Amino acid sequence: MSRRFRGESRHKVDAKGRVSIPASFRRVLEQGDPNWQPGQNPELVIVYGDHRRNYLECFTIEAIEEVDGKIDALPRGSMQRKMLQRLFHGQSHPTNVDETGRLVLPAKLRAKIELDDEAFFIAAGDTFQIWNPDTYDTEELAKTEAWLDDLPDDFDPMEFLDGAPAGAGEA
Amino acid sequence: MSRRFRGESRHKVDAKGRVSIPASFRRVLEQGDPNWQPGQNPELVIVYGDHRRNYLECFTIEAIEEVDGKIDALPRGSMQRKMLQRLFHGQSHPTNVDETGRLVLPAKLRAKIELDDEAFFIAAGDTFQIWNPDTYDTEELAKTEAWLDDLPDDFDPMEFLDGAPAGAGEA
DNA sequence: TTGATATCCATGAATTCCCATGGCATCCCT
DNA sequence: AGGGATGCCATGGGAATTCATGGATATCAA
Repeated sequence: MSRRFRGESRHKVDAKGRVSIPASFRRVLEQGDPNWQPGQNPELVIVYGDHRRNYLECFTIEAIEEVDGKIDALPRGSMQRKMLQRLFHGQSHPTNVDETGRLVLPAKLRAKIELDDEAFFIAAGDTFQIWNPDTYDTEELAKTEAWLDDLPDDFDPMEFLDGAPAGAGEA
Repeated sequence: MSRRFRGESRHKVDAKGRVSIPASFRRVLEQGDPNWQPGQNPELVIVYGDHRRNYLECFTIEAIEEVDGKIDALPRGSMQRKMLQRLFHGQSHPTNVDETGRLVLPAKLRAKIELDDEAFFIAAGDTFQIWNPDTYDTEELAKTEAWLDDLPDDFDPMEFLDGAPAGAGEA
């Protein structure tokens, strides 16, 4: 089936840090957990990163294993490997979906991305992200709006698919 | 057979957001779903985009996979990739045709394009679009009519087929 | 023992499933 | 050519299930 997350939505975060995962995301987590079986709850890994990152990124087991594989391929002792290990092994939190389809975000993680009573979920390829809705709007959206302002009025992002030049604002 | 959508038509939207898909479009969706088999219901992805977009764009599985492939090819972290992911992974809704050949549009999507009791379907190459009939008439038709007005009276769009320059009205 | 993390049960709303009908074409038999 | 019979198409309604969410109680580690 679908090995890819799609969609976005907002969900309540209760006092204990519980949030419903969008139902369609659950299906993908199940598919992406090699040990999952009907009736069980899939596992996943939440990568929260360092202080610069203000959202949580959630990986299926398969996706994180792919990442691990790439890390293993890097030379031991290299800085790249060290950094990736810190991010994906250190600054991450393995967990699982609960009976009612919720994720429990420990206080530490909630504090990190300043999550209060609502969480914004958005798919991003083979992972999905969890944001504080306000942060997402002001930082992420605003940032790309500004970027888009440099492009022609009638520009359609779709054009990037065919390798349209980035115009301005490119790194 | 036909891998391309053709035609346009209007259909009722019921209280639950159900709309019949033009029968000919169903055939294309079936052909475009690698997992489809006779007697089953094809899957598809509805891309709704941000506030600027006032119609829904429906992709066959094949078409969306082609898009995904192009996104994967873009450098991680690039703005282009981020924008396309937001659009195609975030602002989209995976679903399938139901037993009776209908699509179920969640309230959220209906609200977004202000769909009430009727939907306008129009083919667009390897995707098709769903509009509020009024929006289509006033915004889309009017827009292209205006554009055509800038061209010589006797201009025949057919000329574009052979790469004719766009003449006036072009960005 | 207390703050935090797991279990278990509960409920309204949204969504899916299942069944039903009338309208049109088409096909076929006589 | 008449007249079903057949089958797909568009549409509707209600029941059954899933979702998102809340609360109460148990468990555990420090």
